[in-house]
Amino acid sequence: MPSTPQRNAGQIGRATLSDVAREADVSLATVDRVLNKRPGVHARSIAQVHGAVERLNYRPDPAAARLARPHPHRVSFLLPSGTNTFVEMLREQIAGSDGWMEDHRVSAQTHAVDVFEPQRLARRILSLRGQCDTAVVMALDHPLVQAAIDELVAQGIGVITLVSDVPRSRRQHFVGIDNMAAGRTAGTLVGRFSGGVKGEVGVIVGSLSLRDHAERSLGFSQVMAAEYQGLKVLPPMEGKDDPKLTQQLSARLLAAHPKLVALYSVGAGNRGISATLKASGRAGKIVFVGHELTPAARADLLDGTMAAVINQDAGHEIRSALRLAIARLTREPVHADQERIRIDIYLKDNLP
Amino acid sequence: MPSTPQRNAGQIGRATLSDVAREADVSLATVDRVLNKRPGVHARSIAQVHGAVERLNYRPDPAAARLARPHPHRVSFLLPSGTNTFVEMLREQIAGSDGWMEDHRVSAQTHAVDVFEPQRLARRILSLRGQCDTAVVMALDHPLVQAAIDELVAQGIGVITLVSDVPRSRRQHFVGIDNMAAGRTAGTLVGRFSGGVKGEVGVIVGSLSLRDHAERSLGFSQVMAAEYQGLKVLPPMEGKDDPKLTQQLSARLLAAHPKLVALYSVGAGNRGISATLKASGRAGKIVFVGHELTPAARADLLDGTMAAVINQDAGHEIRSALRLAIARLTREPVHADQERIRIDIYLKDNLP
DNA sequence: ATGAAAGCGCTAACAG
DNA sequence: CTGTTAGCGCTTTCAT
Repeated sequence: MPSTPQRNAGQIGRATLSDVAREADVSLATVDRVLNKRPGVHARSIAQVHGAVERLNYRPDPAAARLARPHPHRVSFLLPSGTNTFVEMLREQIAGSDGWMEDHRVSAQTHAVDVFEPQRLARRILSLRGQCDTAVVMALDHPLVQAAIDELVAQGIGVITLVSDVPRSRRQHFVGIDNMAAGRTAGTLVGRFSGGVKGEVGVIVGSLSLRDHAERSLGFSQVMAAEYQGLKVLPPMEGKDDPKLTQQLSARLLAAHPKLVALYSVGAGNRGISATLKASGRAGKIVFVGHELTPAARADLLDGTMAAVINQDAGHEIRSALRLAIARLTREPVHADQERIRIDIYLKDNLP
Repeated sequence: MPSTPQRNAGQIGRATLSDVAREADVSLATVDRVLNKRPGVHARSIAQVHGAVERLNYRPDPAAARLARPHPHRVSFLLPSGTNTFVEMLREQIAGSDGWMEDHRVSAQTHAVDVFEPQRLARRILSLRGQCDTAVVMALDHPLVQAAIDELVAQGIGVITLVSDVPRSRRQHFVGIDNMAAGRTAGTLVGRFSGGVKGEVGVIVGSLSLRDHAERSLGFSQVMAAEYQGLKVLPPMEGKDDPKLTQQLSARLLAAHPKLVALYSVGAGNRGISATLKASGRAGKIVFVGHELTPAARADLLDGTMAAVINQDAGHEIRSALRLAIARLTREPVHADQERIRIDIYLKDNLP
């Protein structure tokens, strides 16, 4: 029988680092080295520590760790440049979390990048080496980008993809929604809201080369084909997430398809579509479903121009990314349930 | 100009309690007394401390506070006894939060009460005096209950109402959804999903004397009356949240109304309705909308028996109640955005 | 390769 | 009414 632990023989309170040190018969510092995977510890000591941790059921105390750490965790956000309202909302949420971040010893920096250019994006990602402990990236899924992410991870930097995933990379986590499922949700909404009428359904994406847009569009088409045969989905048009362009495209769509029953906007630039619908006098008659609860979308929901909005909660995403970032460095367990980003459906009646 | 602060003249780092003590020219202990509103401090000192806090922009460090506190915050949950699946989910979430609670020095206890008996409930609430720092109560809105809550608050115990509010009481917070809005949401869902057909809509509540059920029912009727005149809402039937009873009621409903287009279940006991619908062969033909994403509801959504489920996230509610409970004792600011419970809409496609 | 010791910012006895 | 002091559990120099 090893040395008698003075505490926690039977879970009186919670085992502390000192308990572990005593049980493992090494010093506090050594335990710390093992737990934080720092080099220069004898294999024997490592084993002893792990044994003790196991036996005492040790769990680090995040508050104590946070208090003792002199330097903050640096997390860098890489967000698309441009005027996308949803990205703007993400920015606001980051800014709004500063109090929380201060409390948790994390400091954030936000960088804007042109996401549509893989080379530039990859270079920007690589430039984060040594600049931060965790990188949170809203990225385009491209081999160059994937390689850059993997390189960062190899350097010991945590990488979290946000909103749009790079699934084959070695990123630590993806924070965002299942876009296939989101597209299917749009499909069911459009199908049921159209009430058995026969006709055509328009789809406007930002760009089919964006993974999330392609996935949503696919999920949507699947449901429509399988469950709403009376509705014919027209080939998607690319609006580049630009209100000007989406306005033109939707105007053309309405002109060409007088029997248009519904319109699914996969990406951004919904203001353009909304304008067209209102101008044509068919707002509220055509079932218009889109993504992201921006102030404009909220207004469109309230006046009946939009039938439903599918949303991912920007605040939740930012908080989740932040929690995951520090969880890695403090080896805290993550509560998967809390980190799952929901596919929110908003009607005019359940707006937050 | 008062004594020169050695730090934080210009926000170098963050002001600490010692900074405040120095600036206010009192001791650490006095600052603590003031901030924690403990008695026995001269008015002058109080003013000095408040001034210093203001000037230095002091914010307490929750991690340090949590670390220093020897006793855990005791929070008591008062939940309805019985076999309601949603309440069961709340229980599980409480149990599942134990790690988090340990990390934050809070200990929880859960008590079961017969919520339908105001006297008993009020007595149970009062019995919490001195037993805990915060009480989280899923209560019935009744004068006796309200008085009991107010009494607890007067004793310095924080009270949080959960799921069902007691709005005229002095409770610190309500954690739950806007049930009127939830009812309206159900209305829009039923209205649009019915696709312009004319007919009758059944409503089954648990009990109209439950505030949340009454509110949902009201919101539902409002929307139906205002926006879907082709659909006639039948008078609500009381199913006591009991599957046996709801099964009987719904069977009677189907028999009496062959033209029944939709069914809105306001409370619990949806399994009974589902069984009736399946037995009658009209599952999927009648638009069935209900509340709370239980395992049974999830299955009904997937097989098409239910068209939509309106949910309040049990995990979110428990975490929120817990955060609010400790926020009061550590005077941390609450991030209203994060604590707002959403009215979730689930279709078969966006299940978590 | 390992240990001793000094805090992080706050709370709570315990003395005045 | 007010101040002094000893920790909470961990991280991190600095010695050894």
